[in-house]
Amino acid sequence: MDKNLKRMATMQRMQVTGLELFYKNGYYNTSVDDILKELSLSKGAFYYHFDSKEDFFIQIIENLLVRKVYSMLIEPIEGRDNPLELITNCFENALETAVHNELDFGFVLNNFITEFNGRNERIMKHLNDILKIWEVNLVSAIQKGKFNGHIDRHVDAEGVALFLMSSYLGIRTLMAESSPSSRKYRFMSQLRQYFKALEIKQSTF
Amino acid sequence: MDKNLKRMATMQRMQVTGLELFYKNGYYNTSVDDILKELSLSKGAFYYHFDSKEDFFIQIIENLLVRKVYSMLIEPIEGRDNPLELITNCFENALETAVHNELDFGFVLNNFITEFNGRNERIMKHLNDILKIWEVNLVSAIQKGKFNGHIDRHVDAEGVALFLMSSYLGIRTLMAESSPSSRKYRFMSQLRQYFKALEIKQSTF
DNA sequence: TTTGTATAAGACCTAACAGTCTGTTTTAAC
DNA sequence: GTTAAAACAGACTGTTAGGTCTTATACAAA
Repeated sequence: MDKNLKRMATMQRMQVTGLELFYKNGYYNTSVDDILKELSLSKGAFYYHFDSKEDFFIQIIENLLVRKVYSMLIEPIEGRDNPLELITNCFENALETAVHNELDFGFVLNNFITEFNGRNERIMKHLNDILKIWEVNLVSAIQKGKFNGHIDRHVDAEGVALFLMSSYLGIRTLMAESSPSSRKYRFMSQLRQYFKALEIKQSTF
Repeated sequence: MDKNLKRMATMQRMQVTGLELFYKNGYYNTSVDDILKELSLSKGAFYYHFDSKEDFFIQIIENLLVRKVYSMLIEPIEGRDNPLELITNCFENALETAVHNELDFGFVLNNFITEFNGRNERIMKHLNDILKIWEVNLVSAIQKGKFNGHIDRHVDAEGVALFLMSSYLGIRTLMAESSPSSRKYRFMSQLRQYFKALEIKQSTF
């Protein structure tokens, strides 16, 4: 068991810095040696623990990405309160970490999806699973809001979820490009505008 | 002059298939040889016309990308009509070409920005220029709409432009991933919802 | 202390890629 | 038809990358 612990620890170390570098330079633009150099480890160590670079990456998705997306983008919107408020706060927080150049896993997702789309089906399958989970949870949050009287009942929950995911992925691309802080602010204002159109009123369809 | 024409023609051929492959497989994942093989041309031909792969790519941006973005995303929103309608139609058309798997240059932009962000400043500069042009034109269209009474005067034009760009880049990522047609439909519905919140009324702020 | 296994080191292999260089063909001018 | 420059062919180089293989060390059990 002690052995197993040590094994897990080094694998974890590799995965964490692996994700960092993959995020910073892209998957195809990051070599296994780059990661090993960062950790002062050797090829032998790497291929002792992992079958291939691709396998390594998939384990990163399963062990790090999935959980982080859960804690940053899914758990915060679970609850009985007004989902529009929950989502607003959730995005606010996620984008705030993004402003400070920390790993924001919504963006990591966007990066990787763009990189692997149409190029690596196996990896895309795993990334799509994460997106799907996010989507499902957004939809159910919105439906809950319709049921609880926070959201107009004519609203298309799937549509709203899609729109939210779209705008989030997009703003992260644009925030990475320049003036993240002011863009975050502007984005959040517009998100609130959009949410107004979803609140209960007669004219909404 | 005749010579110059032939020169331009082969350069054009190279650029067109270059863009296609760069779009499909990514820049770093497409070799110069891949492009040449597609055209049955040789290294000699390539490096006779271009200084380097990077140079080649920048010429593609300037000659193909910029113009296409103009014709697809900018010119359609120039005019005296209601900008919200113009933008709706513009997005509708752009996303429709996207559904049919043609090159949609808004998405190309998103792909490349993601690929080069923080990795190649020189190329990013050129891509950012295109984004900036798009943004500026969106902003001025919206301001025109405020002036002409189509849009509430309290609306933040820069914010709306940013939100539109975000959502567009994002939906293109998601459309590339799966069920583009239905996603396009859902997205456009929500866009119209959002636009409702921007139309003239007292409660809007 | 010995022994066996888990963990790691690093030399090595092969493929791919950006870019160079020398030589050949095509083309236009005279 | 000769000539010179433009346009292209393709072998070659230096480097980098993913992955393999043999060997060395750490460490627990006996």
